[in-house]
Amino acid sequence: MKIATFNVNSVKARLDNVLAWFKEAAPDVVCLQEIKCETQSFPREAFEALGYNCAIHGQKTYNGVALISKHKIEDIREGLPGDKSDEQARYIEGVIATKKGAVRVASIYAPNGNPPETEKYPYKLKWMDRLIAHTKTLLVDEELLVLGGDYNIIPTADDVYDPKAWAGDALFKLESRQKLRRMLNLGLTDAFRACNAKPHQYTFWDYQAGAWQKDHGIRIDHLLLSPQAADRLKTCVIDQKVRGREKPSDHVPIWCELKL
DNA sequence: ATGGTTGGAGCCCAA
Repeated sequence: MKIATFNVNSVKARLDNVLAWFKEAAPDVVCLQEIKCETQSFPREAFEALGYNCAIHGQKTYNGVALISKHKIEDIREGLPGDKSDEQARYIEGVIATKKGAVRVASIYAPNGNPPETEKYPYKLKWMDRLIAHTKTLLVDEELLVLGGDYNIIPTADDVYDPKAWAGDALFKLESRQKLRRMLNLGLTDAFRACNAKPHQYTFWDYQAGAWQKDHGIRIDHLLLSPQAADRLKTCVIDQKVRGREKPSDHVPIWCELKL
């Protein structure tokens, strides 16, 4: 089973680009982030025409996540538990049911947190605490679990082109990296790092200042696997070529293959 | 190089 995560930076502005990638990559399941539309205006028919089912958690203007799957999506839950006053659409999970077995998959769009001296940074850290708490409850069930998404956290200095330039950024500050380490310390596996030792492999390049051309990237899109899923992990690949196409997202897809 | 670009809204915000 091929499971991907892709921050598309507006599904409507990116539709042709995203559909072209779906056709060539033929993923079983895709976690989308930053769809930037309300649930009812998601271009569901375009994905259904390719044989996919859609579970969508959107909002006006910002954020928005979705699960797109060739297989049936069951037990869909929208929104991250732990704060009923939080109206930002950043989390959806569901169980992908197949004849060979089931996988619970979440699409995660963690807060950016910049500028760090504003209320955005504590919101990021508290949101990660809620994700950690929710992940603990999921792990109790010992399912095949894939937490895919834009975590907006650079794990280590090997995952950024210039660690010094990013030292004060919310994506690389110590407290942020500690939150991701706490996720991993629950027993999750970073699928990309489990399969690829080579440093400086990125999933995001800014639109500004020729970042793509200079390979000034960061690795912030991750597939985190429960022990049961990690035992089935065959490979994990970043589709970097997508960033060089017409009207690209500033993120590229990353996918893993699990043997079911 | 304290710059630069993109998308969605609506005469700036978030990334």
